[in-house]
Amino acid sequence: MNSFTEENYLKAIFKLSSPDTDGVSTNSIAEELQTKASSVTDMIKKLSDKKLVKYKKYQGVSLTKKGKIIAISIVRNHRLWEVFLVEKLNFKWDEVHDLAEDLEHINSEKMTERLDEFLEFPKYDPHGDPIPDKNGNVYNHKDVTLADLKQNEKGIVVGVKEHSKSYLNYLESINLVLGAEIKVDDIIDFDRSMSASVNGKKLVNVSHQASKNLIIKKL
Amino acid sequence: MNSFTEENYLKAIFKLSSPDTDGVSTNSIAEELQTKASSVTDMIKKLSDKKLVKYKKYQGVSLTKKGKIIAISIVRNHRLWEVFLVEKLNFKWDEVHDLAEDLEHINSEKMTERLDEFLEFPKYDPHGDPIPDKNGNVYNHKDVTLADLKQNEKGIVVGVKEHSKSYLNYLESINLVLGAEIKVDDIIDFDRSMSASVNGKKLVNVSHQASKNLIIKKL
DNA sequence: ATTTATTTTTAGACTAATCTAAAATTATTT
DNA sequence: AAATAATTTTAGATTAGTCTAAAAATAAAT
Ligand SMILES: [Mn+2]
Ligand SMILES: [Mn+2]
Ligand SMILES: [Mn+2]
Ligand SMILES: [Mn+2]
Repeated sequence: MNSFTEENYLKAIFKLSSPDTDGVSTNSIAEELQTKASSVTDMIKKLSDKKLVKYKKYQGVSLTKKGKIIAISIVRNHRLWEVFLVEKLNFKWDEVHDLAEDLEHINSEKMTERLDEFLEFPKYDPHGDPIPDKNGNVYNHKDVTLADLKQNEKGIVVGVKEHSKSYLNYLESINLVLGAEIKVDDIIDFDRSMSASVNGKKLVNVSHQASKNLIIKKL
Repeated sequence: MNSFTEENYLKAIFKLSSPDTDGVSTNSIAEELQTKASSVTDMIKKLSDKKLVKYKKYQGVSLTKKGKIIAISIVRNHRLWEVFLVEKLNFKWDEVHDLAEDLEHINSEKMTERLDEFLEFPKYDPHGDPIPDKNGNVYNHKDVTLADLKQNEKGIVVGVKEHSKSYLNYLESINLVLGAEIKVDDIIDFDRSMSASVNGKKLVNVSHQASKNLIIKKL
């Protein structure tokens, strides 16, 4: 079928695609996959031959229907495995991404559906990312971050936009985990940092860098 | 670390090694891995450079301590994942091998140990093969097969030597699954086929081809 | 509208793993 | 012990994926 490498390219293109812009740039894919633009061009040609992407020289790429289906099924796999690792094997949310990067490429529709069932059809992964259903429908969060809240506004933490271990560890240390209620007490004009209270109780200080990566559902 | 391919070679050499004979032949590895002898020679050299096998030209190979540890950990992984697929995801014993071939290469000691714990430290996989413990100790079954039983002797099915879907399916259809009690009623001299009863009840006919691949604990 | 900068593609080389065909070695027969 | 057969290794090619450096195309600045 498709190699791990091809699958990673499809996933990257999917991640970088957005409804408004039409083509994903070679450089952005190279950046995402930590590789060189020339390598990306080569692979794009290959995926284009396989009808998994639409490609016109110098004009960027986009996924075909076929390519998108594959990309989404990989994302589905990735997120289901992350749930498994956290819920069943007691991993922490900052430990599961790399393992899921490998597990996601084991392609078995049967295994995926059984896993989904075993996990009782979770809607979100440990980072709050939505798990595509078996028909490939994904329902993304509205993109409101803590940084968008104004003074005295409240919200619930529903996800993160940044998945690094250091960020996730930090969030956990100040109890800003999924489901936490946060209220903005004050915003410092100078650096846009916030002082906020979590679950009504404590007072924490959060940099703009941190607040803009925390996805919030407004209350 | 080591590539999937290297790991598969180590596993093959481990499987083909036996306490009595000292070197595994190039051809037998090629046969096991469905590849050509020349490819095997190339890979052996590479593994030798990495000190994972001992190799002298034309004299066959054997695993070093380092190589053996890796091979056993892959086998451990393989068999634990097979248990997971059968016990937790309700796969049948004939459906899990190929998936485990992929899952076994995801190397995370932490995941393996957590999985082992989650599965409540199983001793055997769905085919009766022993699961190496975390220190690499493997306790193999004594190699008695149904074909070794004489008339009127009884035994318990504890494993299979052949893992093909067709064989496993066939065994299941005549209730010769792990734990079944079998009694040899009659042996036909001509083709060494047997008529036998399973769990005291039924009467089945088993070819020599089938009986010699069924591992038995004598009663 | 040119010039300059940035992005993207091509050309050519490299590594891992594989193969076929030929050569070298070891094993088996006569 | 020589001849033949079987096994194993080498030589040389191939494919996937990657890289650097140079060329081509597009975008931005003057
Ligand atoms: Mn992830
Ligand atoms: Mn995630
Ligand atoms: Mn197996
Ligand atoms: Mn097994």
